[in-house]
Amino acid sequence: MRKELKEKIVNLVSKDFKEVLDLKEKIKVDLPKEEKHGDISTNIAFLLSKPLKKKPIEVANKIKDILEKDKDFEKVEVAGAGFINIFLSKDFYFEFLKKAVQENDEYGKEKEKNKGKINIEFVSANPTGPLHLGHGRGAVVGSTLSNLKDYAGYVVEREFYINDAGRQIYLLGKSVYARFRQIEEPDYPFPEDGYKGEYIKDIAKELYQYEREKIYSMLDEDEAIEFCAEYAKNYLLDEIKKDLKEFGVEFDIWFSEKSLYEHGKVDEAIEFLKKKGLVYEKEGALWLKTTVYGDDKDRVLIRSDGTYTYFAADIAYHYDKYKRGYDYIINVWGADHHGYFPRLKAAVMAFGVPEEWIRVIFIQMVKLFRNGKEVKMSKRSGEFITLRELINEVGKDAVRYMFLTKDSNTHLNFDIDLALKQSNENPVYYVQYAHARIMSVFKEAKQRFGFDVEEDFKADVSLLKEDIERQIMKEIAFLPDLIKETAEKEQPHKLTSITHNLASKFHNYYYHYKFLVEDENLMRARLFLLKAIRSALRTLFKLMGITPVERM
RNA sequence: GGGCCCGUAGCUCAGCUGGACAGAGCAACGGACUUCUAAUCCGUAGGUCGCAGGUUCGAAUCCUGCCGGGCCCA
Repeated sequence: MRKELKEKIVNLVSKDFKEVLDLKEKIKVDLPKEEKHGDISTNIAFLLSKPLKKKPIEVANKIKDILEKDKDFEKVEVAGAGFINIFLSKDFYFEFLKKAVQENDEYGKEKEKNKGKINIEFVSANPTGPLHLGHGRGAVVGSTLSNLKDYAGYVVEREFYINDAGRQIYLLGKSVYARFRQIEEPDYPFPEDGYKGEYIKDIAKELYQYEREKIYSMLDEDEAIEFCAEYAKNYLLDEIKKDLKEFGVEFDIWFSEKSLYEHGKVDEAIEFLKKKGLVYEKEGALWLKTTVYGDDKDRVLIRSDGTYTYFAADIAYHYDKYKRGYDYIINVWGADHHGYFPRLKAAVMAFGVPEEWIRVIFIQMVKLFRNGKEVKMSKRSGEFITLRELINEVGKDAVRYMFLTKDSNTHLNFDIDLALKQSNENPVYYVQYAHARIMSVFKEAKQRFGFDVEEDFKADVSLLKEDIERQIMKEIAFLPDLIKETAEKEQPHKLTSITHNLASKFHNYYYHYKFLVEDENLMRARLFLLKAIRSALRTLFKLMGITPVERM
């Protein structure tokens, strides 16, 4: 909507000052923080002052006269060194309230999916253990970003890449097999670099219960290990899927690394690159010329012993994505993988797509603190807090919200004591309480007056004359705009402050004014506004994957 | 040695495609429940935006250098 307002302003001003047309790119329409600075403000006078060779404030006054004639602009003021502050009319806002009430938890969502088709890959945890907090953060950021893009009009496919091939899985099998054997032979050696977590023993016990004979009858130990690996992998993948579902995270595609080998996709991708003349042999290995596309050095695809590198599989994986025809793809990765990006980007560019086709959002580390001390997490040592444990203690909503409050680019210190003990202090309750309070008012309206808010009813919004009411209307009117901006900038963490802001305005309103008043027209108007607030909150909650609770 | 990220109030962090006195939550202090839920509201206090230069009418925001913390690669 800001875009529309900017167009309007530029058009009006250009009638007298055609110079604005050259400055269009730089002109901004902002939402000022302070109420007295108007509903919207623009820097247009600062920009025009140069070509017109006049002081910003002089230009601003001329523009004020122009804009004031329009009926959508109730009042125009010049402030500071040359800011132009515009107050919008109430009718202008009313349309948005109606829309909010109608659209409920999808207020402002783009119905036409014409922004293109994109793929967002996230979590992609190795199926060698339960999800930990780092995965949780990636899951929240990835799923919320997907929701945002979907809201903004993209067709979004959410994808999980399963690393079900290679050394890690073999090690998993070896670990489980050792635990299995230890049930009868406590001295059976456990692999030095094996997975030490308790869950490995659980899996071994299950195998012992159901598959004991089968495993013992295998003559070749490697065969038994492979069997254990396959079993453990499926077991853990199921756990991961369950955890994610409980965490409000769904995927459209579960892509198996192993399937790439099984269907010859790795060779296919290498063949494709070979035809482009980007592959060569050196020292018995096969290399890809990633340096052509900005990488530090060329990378090995097939080692001299004939085995594929992980990189080769990843290229095949992205070649597959490339062929699926996305407008662009986003990978959500742990920040420790950032060194890997240049080579993958180079490989992808070798397919013939522009650099912007692949984007990566790096999630910085989650550091866990307990009793004021950092808990070092290591999957191998088995010492870590799982995502499931945290969800069980704190609740899905609180965890999602907490992970979302921080920019994924910054390190996140997670104080486990605080999260577990003082869950009441969690900011998520603040926003949920706002929703619960609205529901409570609606219930009371029905009990006291038999007034069913859920049915359509007439309301005269012009009766809403309080300052806070105006602020809320404005907030609601600009919300879809704000959400879409957040989607474009790919900064899901901003949703929490947007939500907090709206909730804060509501709580303020609630405390200072009564909704169920004697004047029925005023009551209707206020309930209508409340219904619009509820829609706005629900819309935000849905994007963040948080439950709109009815009572607290 | 090279690269990426971070350095804003006591703590955890927003703000950073330059703009109006730098914001929030928690913690601290003082007030507000006979009312639609006080998990709320109102107020007070707290900051050389790591340091130093530069660009600009204007820099927490852009550029350069340095310092400190984390991660990756060699």
